[in-house]
Amino acid sequence: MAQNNLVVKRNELIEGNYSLSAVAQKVAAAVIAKVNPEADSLPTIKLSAREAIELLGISKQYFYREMDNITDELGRILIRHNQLDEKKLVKSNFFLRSTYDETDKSVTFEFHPDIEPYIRDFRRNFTKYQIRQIRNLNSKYSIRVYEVLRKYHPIKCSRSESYYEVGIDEFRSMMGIEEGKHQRISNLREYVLKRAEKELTEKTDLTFKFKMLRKARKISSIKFTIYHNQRNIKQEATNKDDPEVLTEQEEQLFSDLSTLIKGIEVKEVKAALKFYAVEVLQEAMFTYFLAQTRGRDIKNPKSYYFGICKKLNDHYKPTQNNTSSDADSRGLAKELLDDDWAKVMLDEFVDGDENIDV
DNA sequence: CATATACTGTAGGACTGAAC
DNA sequence: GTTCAGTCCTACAGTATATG
Repeated sequence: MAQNNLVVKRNELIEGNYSLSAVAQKVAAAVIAKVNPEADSLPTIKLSAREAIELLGISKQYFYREMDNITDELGRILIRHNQLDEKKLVKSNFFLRSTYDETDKSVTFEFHPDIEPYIRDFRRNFTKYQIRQIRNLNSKYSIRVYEVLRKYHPIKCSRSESYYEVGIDEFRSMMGIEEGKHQRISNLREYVLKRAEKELTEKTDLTFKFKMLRKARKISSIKFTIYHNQRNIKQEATNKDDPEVLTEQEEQLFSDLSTLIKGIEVKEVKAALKFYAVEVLQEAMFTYFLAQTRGRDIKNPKSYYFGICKKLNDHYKPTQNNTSSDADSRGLAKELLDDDWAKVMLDEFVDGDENIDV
């Protein structure tokens, strides 16, 4: 069995006989990125079709057709870990169960209880930032290369370049290259390394050069020189208005909103941010959540949510114009969290004020 | 002389848009 | 939401030639 590192984190994650396709890797990254590291219990992660399509950059048809295969693939991811006495090596499935819901076209993933101790580490490895970076990579090897090199040249690294040397066999294993594939160095170079070099340079915030080193005649290792890809980092800064490109804050907001409100779109979040402060959108989520937990039947989630935003916004304007902003904002927060106040807000909506446009 | 490199061909898989 | 037809891509392998 090939033991292939998916994340370069203490060899904890391995795969079964199969290496993951590019799309399956993106789905795994998206699912793990949605895990809240602060949560007490193991989360169940729901990925809607719309969300998957936007996050992963695939077509609707492809999602519907391939979701079955993708969940199969993800079901084969194994995690290798030591149990209590450190003497037993245990292999557990990463995902306990994945469910495709026909009615709302979403896939729900449940993690295996064994992996609970690692979930925060995974969350750190599969940041949302990475998802944006790997979204447009077509080759599964490019995604792996990005993950590996990112480890040796972190996003916030102040060095302009980093070095990483790896043995050929270890590299094959890290890439999830199965026995017998890409046996020729020429093929490995062309279809794994050069393709990754080209794709990362064109599409991500990381770029690299590589050199193959020999022992006698035989190529024994690869030396990478890794750089920040200034070209794409600069581009990102100027892409604020591009509906496809999100800042970290927008992405967080979108991610939180999608778990709460079915079918919310990136462009809607972008538009809302032009009208309302982030705090208003966040507090509206809280109010929405309260309403939901109290069993309110929300017929049109989006309108209801944006309705709350509008109300909140109007409610706050007078206080915002006051002088001491720090004390005010604390007051606002307290007021927002105050149960009685929320009740008032909710009562206002009970009579069906749901058709407010943004 | 073992192995790498360069170039070329190809089967079948991955993926898409358009039409149902 | 599915099917279909078509394109593009991946993962090789054959051959010739270069090189340590």
